Formats: sequence, structure tokens, C-alpha cells
Amino acid sequence: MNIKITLPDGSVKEYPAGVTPYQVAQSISEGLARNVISAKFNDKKVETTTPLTTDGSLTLYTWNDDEGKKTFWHSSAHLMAQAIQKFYPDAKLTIGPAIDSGFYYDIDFGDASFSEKDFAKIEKKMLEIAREKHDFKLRQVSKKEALEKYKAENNAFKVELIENLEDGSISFCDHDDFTDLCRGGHLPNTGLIKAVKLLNVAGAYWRGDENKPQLTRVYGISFPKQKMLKEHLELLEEAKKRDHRKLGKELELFAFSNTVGQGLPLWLPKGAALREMLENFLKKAQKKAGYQQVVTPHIGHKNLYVTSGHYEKYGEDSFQPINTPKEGEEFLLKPMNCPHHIEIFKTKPYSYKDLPVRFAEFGTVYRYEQSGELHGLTRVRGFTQDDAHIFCTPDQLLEEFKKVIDLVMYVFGSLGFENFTAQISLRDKEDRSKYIGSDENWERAEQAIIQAAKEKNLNTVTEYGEAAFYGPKLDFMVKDALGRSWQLGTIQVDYNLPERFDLSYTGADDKPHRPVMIHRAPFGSMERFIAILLEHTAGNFPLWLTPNQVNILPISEKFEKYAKKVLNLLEISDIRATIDNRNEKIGRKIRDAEISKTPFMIIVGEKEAENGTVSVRKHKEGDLGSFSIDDFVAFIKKEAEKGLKKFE
RNA sequence: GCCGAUGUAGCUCAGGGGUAGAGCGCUUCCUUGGUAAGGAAGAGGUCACGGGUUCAAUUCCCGUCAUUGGCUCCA
Repeated sequence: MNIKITLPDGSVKEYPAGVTPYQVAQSISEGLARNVISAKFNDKKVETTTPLTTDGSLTLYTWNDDEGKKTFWHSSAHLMAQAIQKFYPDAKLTIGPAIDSGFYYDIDFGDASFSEKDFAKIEKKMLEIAREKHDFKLRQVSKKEALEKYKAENNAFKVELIENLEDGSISFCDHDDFTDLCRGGHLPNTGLIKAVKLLNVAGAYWRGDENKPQLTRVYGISFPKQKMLKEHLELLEEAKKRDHRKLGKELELFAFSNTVGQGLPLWLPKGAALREMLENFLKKAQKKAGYQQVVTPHIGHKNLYVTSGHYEKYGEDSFQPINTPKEGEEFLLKPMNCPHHIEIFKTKPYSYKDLPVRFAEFGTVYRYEQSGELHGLTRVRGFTQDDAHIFCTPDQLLEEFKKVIDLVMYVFGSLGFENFTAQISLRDKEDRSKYIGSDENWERAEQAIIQAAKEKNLNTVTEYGEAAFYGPKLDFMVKDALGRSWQLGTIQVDYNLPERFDLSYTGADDKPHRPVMIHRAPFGSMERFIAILLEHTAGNFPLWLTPNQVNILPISEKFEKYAKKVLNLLEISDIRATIDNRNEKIGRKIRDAEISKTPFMIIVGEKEAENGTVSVRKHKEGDLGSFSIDDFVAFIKKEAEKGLKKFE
């Protein structure tokens, strides 16, 4: 009996029933057969050795497909687990998935310890086994049989996993002398794995729950060619050079002091200048968008946060209340700006005709993040949000939300963040105890976000359980140099705080109505935004933003006077410039300016002083030749404008 | 907070049971030089902090603090 197989190009071929994806690949070409890693049959992942018995469509994957890589890495996780068990026979395996870049296996080593020192022997063993070309074989097992195996091994983790599986859907994967519970998705054999590298070890809680036992997570990566591993490691090295902590130090943007405190960044003059540029950039756009700047204090009465619900939720884990000489009086360092802005809203009555009102503030807040969570500028204990709160009628909500999306897109576009993920962060589907407010309010808020994102054609992903405790969010996620995802911009819909603070406006019916609030921050925080911007640009900021746009380099001390004249003319035209008047040769000055990533250098010597010109050199590109000062001013202004569009 | 790693000069790092080194930076002097490092001399360290072992600890052990890779968390 024959079956009909439809291939991705639409062609249909006939094969005898029981043909495997590998054999199909072979019938197409020997090259494909050599490279085929995994397959999908009728939208179901299958092994390359799975016999196909019905008509259907088949997709074959190689290393060049994401599915192929995942299969490769997942198989490598099996191999690593096997190698580890050779040295640690009592280690209990739990789960070992492929990730975006490699794989990991969570293992309970019991009383044994496993550290980086053990990597080399595991890698060696893995390659040894790989070279033996063991086939990966998937086989169905009964639930009873599966449980028996792991109960005999005293592996409560696998037993728990199996207990949650349905009988009939359970399979084991065998290769060599190793067997693991697995739903499938493997290489034909271990021989395809030519290069492996264990990357790091970390603690990880069983099932991601900090109340459950902690396992040892071993991360690794593998490749079908040695050269690919080398390239990957070089890429990691390159990424480390873009680390914002390194660049921030080198470019003198920010620093930390243990005496000031953990996670409390100090902004150095150049970093402060950069921040100010960014703030002014956003303020300008916000003014156009109808925001009004406000200023509020750094502390607030404890009751403010009791009312908002923040105290109940975060009080224990915050910087603790500030006491005053007055008995019983307590203030909190503000962990967010919303309650303050709400109090501004409450200073006068509003008609529906007054809405929306939009209060914006670069508000510095303090949150006592757990010590292990601090990370450079991306996770700190004191930071400044580019915060604003919009108070509007329910009818205005959708329109307002979409306007905020426009603003976020303008900010991201201006700073070159094209690769972002718009994440719709909704409530946990099961556990609703983490949230305040009525189901009805939540439903309305979630729908508003979903609809606004849809109308703005955002490419979104939806995450359940990622909402704030008072409302759902639309988060704009951007990756750092090492591919870690960070939330930058955020827009949140909130029906709950207006209720808790009993906000109202007068409607056309002359009755009080409840406004809706939008919390939003396009940057997210100045700290995190600048950190990610640093990693994306490697410190080569857009010309309009960079703290020092031009470095004037006199050939010798004799030309300092002319250099000062040039500096003066540039400053009059609002160009940010400095003079390097060190007693150094021009070559040295150029080198240092290149290293400091200054976009333009101006070289002035006898020739320039006589003709009233400047010799211009562009960062990374070299000599641009001679310019009159006016021409250079016009040129650099135009260059700066290229990167900065107006907000309409 | 939890698991692991790390902590030596301003920075990047080497070293190692007998109290310490390099390069860069810094200071001074010489040099006034035309598109990515001019030359010389010098200053600078409680080897994170606190205990312990030892005749002797910066080195070995324990603890604390900080940084860091993850996990958990992220208003």
C-alpha cells in the first residue's frame, strides 16, 4: 500500500506506507538526507525515523531551521545528561529543554556539587559518546512502566512529571545505554554533534517555584561543526564588549559606590548630559501630545500607599518607612509616582470637557529589589521613570491608548529600536488572588489593550500572569547584547486606582463619573533605557544625542587660540564640542578621540588658522577634508537632524 | 532571597605560605609634532572586610560585604 506525501513546495509524491522522513529525504537527495535533523508530519513533530502510515504533508528540518536547531540542542541535552550520569550516577534528572541559544538540563546532584571545574570532563565524555554514532530511538511506554522506572531510581521529579501525563502519550527516548522520559524531537544519531561547550551552572527552582527544591541547571550549546562553535564563542566575546557596565565606565557615564549603596547609580557629567538630552527630546514630543509637566516630592505619606494597595503588596519588601519626630508619623520613599499624580488630579473638580488630562514627570523612585536581582543599570534600587498618568473618560480610553502607542513608536524609532516585542501582559489565568479590583474592570481594561494593539497593527505576544497587580499592560521588550529581554516602554490601563482614590469628573448628565487611568513610560526608566541603548549602539550614540559631538584637536599649543575661536563658533550654533589641548602629538589625540567614540574630530594647525578653515575627521571613517567653519556647522546640523524626526 | 563563580594600583589583569608585579592612566621634565600610541623619570596597594590554622596568611579554611552567571521577583 502506498501513501501520498505532500512536500512544502506543494509537490505530492507516493511512497510505500511505513516510509520514514529520513527515507523521504534520501529520495530527494543524499545531501538532504545527510543534513536532515527532524521533521514535522501533519503539524506534529516526528522523529526522522518515525514510520509514516497515512497521507499527509511533511516538512523536513535541517540545522538552518529553528526547529532543526531546537532538535539538535534538545538531543544534546540528552547527551549531556548521559555524560553527567557517567560521573554522577546518583544525579537525578528532571527536565532538559532546548532554548533560543543552546540547551540546559536541571539536575538534582543530591549531596554532590557540580561546578565549572567539571565542565571539561563532561564535554570530553559527550564528544566521545557522540562519535560512537548512537541512534536516538523513541518508544511508547505505559504510564505504569514509566512510573516503575523512575520510582526504582527514586526520582520524585520524573515521577511527578509522569503523574501529570496521560497514559498512552508517554514515551522514552533511548540512545546508547541511556534512557530518558521524552516526548520526542531528536536527531537521527549522536554522530551529528561535533562540537559541545558547557557554558555555565546555576541554581534553578523545581517548576520555577522558589518554595520547591533548588536544582542545578547546567547550560550548554552544541554544533554540527567545530567552526560554528568557535564563531559562536567569538560572538559572545563581541557581545561582552558592548556590555553597558563596561561602556558606562569607559565613557564615564555612570558609576556605583558601595558607600552610597547597592543599586543606586551615580550619574557622571557625561551621563547626566546624555540623560538631559533624552529628557528634553521626550518632553518636546510630550508637549506636542498635550502632556503637562508636574513635579512631586520623593516621599509620600504611608497612607497614600495603603490606599493605593501598594503597601499591602510590596510594603514588607520595600525601603522601610521613614519616621519623623512626630509619634506614629510614617513616610515612604516613593516606589512609583501614580498616587502623587492622583493627588494632583484631586486638587480641583473636572468636567468631562476637561478630559483627558495628562500629567508627566521624570519621577525618581526607590524600590528595594532583592540583592540577587540587581544588574548594572538595568535593575537598580533608585531610578527615574519617564512617567505620566492620563485621566480620561471610558469613551476616550481607546483613542488615548493608541496615541500613547504612537508616542512609544516615535521614541523607539528615533533611537533605532526596531527589534522589539510588544507584549500584552494579562492576569494569571488561574491565580487571581494577586490582583486588586473587579473582574469586570479587568475584563474592560484587558480588552482595551488588546483592541488598541490590534488597531495599531502591533505584532504582539500575550503573556498571562505578567500584569501589574492593578491592571494589564502593554510592554515593549527589547533585548540586550547577550539576548536577554528587558521591558523598556510600558502602557497600562487602570480602572482600579481611580476607584480606590474615589476619583470623579462631572459628566454631561451633571452626575459624577469615574475616570480611567493610563500609566505609561515610553523609555520605562532612564537607567534601563540608557543601558540598552548603550548595548545597541556600542556607545556610538546618535549624533543628536551624544554628549560630546566634536573634539577639536590643535596640532600644537601654538594653535590653541584658533581652536578656542572654533569652539566658540560651534557653541554659538549649539554644537557640543571640547578641545584636546594636551601636550601630545596629533596622532595620539586622534587615537584617543576614536576610542572615546566622539563622532567628529576637527584638526586645526597652521594651514587652518591661516585660511580660517577646519580639517574634519569622522569617527571610524577618517579624513573628510577641509571645511569652512560655516560649512562644517551646516554639515553637522544636517547630520544630526537626519537621525531625529519630528513628532507629529 | 536562593545556587554557583569572582574580589590584587584609578582601569585591565598576572602572581602566589616568607607582607607584590605588568600594561594603560596619573604627576614632573624633555619634545611643539599634520590624521589611531614621541621619550625619560616618578608617585600610587592594610592584596574587599572580619575571624581561624601557621613561626609566618595577600596566598589555605570559615564568615561578612560587594560584583557577577542564572533562578525567583519586578508596582
